[in-house]
Amino acid sequence: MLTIATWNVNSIRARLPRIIEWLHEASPDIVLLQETKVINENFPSEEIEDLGYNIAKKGQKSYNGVAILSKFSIEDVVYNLPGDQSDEQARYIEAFTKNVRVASVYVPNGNPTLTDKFDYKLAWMDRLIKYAKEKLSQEDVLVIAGDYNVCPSSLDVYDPSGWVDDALCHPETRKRFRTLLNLGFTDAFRALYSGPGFYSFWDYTGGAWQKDFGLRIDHLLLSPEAADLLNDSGIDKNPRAKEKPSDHTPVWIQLKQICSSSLGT
DNA sequence: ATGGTTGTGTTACAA
Repeated sequence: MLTIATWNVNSIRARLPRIIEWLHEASPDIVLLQETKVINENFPSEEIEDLGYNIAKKGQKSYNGVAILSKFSIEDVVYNLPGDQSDEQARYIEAFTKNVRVASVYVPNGNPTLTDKFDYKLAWMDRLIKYAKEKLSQEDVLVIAGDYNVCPSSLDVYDPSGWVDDALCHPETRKRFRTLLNLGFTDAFRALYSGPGFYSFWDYTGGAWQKDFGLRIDHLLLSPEAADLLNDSGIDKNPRAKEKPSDHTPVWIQLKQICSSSLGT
């Protein structure tokens, strides 16, 4: 079984104790991180490598930043989302590891919706759609996971009417997420668990965690070849309950063994 | 209570 997790850590340096204890406890094979908020030379590589992980990272000062951790060798790294060479924000990294192609994505937040921030979000999602469609034709075991900053439906937010105008719940945002699903991607968690009350993010303000005022905005999207292998998925709420937590908590999947032979053994 | 919290990196901005 191969475990792949995604986690927006909101600064890898501020979160390092939480990350190290979680890697010990959960021992995921592959981890897709977002909001590392650090340039590559200041990334705490040694502490993570000491736990047995290889690292691919795309850093940026203060904002954004994505990374891939893997217990296996990391190959063929892609450091940008194709489609706009003028985009300098570190929101995408992709690599091949343990017979899986994985991408860590940090979709722009997009608030407030009446500004160019929202236009940038929609354009970024359009780029992701175009690229993801091309990748599907390669028929790989492909997992595109991260902080999508998309609450796919009213089931995924504690107060749908209160968030109706927010960039995370906006119809244009949801439309683009649906386009990804309609291309053939599977929202891994939703494939296994229906109904309300499953969240991956709780705002720091207003005691949102204690009241369970959450949103499900961190997702693992699977190509058909990856969906065939899906064994389980879950949201690990433990890290969110600890001291100095990220406002997001890890979401994970388990994939069945990838057989190189169709005969299997 | 016209607010609340966290992180970066200088005191404003992003989430």
